[in-house]
Amino acid sequence: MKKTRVRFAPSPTGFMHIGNFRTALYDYLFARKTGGDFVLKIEDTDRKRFVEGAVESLISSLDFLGLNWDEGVFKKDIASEFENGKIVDSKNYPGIIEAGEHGPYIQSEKLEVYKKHAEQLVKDGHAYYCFCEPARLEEMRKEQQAQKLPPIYDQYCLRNVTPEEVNKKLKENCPYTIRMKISKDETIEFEDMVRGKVKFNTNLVDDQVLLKSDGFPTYHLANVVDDHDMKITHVIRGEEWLSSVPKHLLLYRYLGWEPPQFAHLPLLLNLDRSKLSKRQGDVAVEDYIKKGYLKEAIINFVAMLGWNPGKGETQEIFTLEELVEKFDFAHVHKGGAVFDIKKLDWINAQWIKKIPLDDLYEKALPYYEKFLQRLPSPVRSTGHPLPVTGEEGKKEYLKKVLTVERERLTKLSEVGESNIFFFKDEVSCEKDLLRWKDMSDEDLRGSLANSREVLENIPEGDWTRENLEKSLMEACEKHYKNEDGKIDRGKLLWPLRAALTCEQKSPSPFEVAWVLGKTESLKRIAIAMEKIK
RNA sequence: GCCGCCAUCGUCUAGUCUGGUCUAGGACGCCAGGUUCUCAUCCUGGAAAUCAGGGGUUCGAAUCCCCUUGGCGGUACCA
Repeated sequence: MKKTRVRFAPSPTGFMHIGNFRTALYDYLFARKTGGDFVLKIEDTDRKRFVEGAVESLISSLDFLGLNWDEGVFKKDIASEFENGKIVDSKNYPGIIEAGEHGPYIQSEKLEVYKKHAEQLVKDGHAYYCFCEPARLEEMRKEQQAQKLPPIYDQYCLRNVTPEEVNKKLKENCPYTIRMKISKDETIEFEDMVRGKVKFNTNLVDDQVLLKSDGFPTYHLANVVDDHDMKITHVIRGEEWLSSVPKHLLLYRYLGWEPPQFAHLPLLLNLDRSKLSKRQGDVAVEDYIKKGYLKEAIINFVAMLGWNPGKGETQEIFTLEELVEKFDFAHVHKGGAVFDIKKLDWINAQWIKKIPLDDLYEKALPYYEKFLQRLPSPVRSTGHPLPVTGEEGKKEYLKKVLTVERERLTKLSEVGESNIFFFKDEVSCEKDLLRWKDMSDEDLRGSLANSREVLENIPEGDWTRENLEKSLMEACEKHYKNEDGKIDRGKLLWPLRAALTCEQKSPSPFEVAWVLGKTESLKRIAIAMEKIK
């Protein structure tokens, strides 16, 4: 059996769209699943929509998300990984290289190839020169629409321009396009990997322009030529291409090539079921990364939009490796899928709890830095808003904060949102916040004194969450056991927690005290006790 | 308009090919309860789909066939 080869072929018109990314993901999953090759090529035949820097940005996004490709377009800095393959510098994009035996992998760098094939098609009678001007075409279409006919090129140049005239116009450098001559009265039928049998009648297929007057090919020509040149076996793309398949199939036939298999993926939709668009939220993968969604979560979520492992599988959280193992086209859905950010949030929260602390710390650090920069400075005697000194101390401290915060994070951008761990030389909060139910001031002071005593008796070296919880719980039992044997823990824990955080809601006093450390914790208790004099 | 694709809880979906075990299962979200010093986590439970509608076929249809409706895509010298 032939080795499978798939390709991801974005256009450099901006950032990576989430829908595009899903296509890339399925490409990757299918390639890895079948032990095939994954190729990245660039479709830059539309100079009007070209965006400077988009090629680099597309590559960075794919890279960041960890979908490794085997061949095609790369950033220069990884050239060394391809010692055994053919590598060339991109002609049109500095800093970009092309690695592999089937290049160029950038369409603007193989214009002559497309032109050659287009001219061959003309010679073989499958295409013809067209000198019609845009204005005439537009008028023609308007008229057809008025008569409720399908808007299709009327073959004016095929019927009315003689070969002699063609040659003459060509010599005079008249602008021209090359159009495909669609054979009529035919039913084109093919088997789509997700949709099954699909049929089209060629009478409704337009004589598509293959070569534009600026010398660039259209998508249809370039795509077919590339996929053949690059020996692509499976074309995986969005549903918007489904109705172009007959054109492509006919091209393969006219060129004498074997067509690949097709898989047309369902569209991603907005909440109102229209095609996913910018107006209703972010559509660039970058936006989600910036907001603090983990790549693991983005991959996990996007994979499940339009695909599922089937067979009553109830697992929801999958690693990339697991997805590779389970992926198949039989379970790709046919209907469009709404991009529901609530579910992404949940999946992200799951991943934040799941990945190793050190990994999470690396990813969260930029968000902490940003947060710390926003705090007023100098904040305290240590010179920064943490009750520790030095870079190591800071790292250790932030990791503790993260340990506590990760349980309640949806996105990394929320890190530090409650600033109880960072501030401020003086903790100042209302007396009433310290009060548990209807405790008297005296009891309140007693409670904090009890806590203080417990904390004072824990040596620095034993300052762990476990010890704190154990000692504090013992104190609860000792001081606040009612006649009926029930322990009113709130009497000890609430004032303590309030004293440490000055917040209505926060993590437990054990966790907070553990992060803050002995000195800072005792300091905050002392400040609170001042309040209830 | 024309061509094509699609259609199960609000959302993602299982089940459809190989009709019965589906008075339709899971997850998110929502609601209630539990754990609990607060919040979050976590656990338990609940509401939520006459399987778009109608007609067949069949002893039996979410599953097969036809029609209707709705949604979406395409209809460019854009991809």
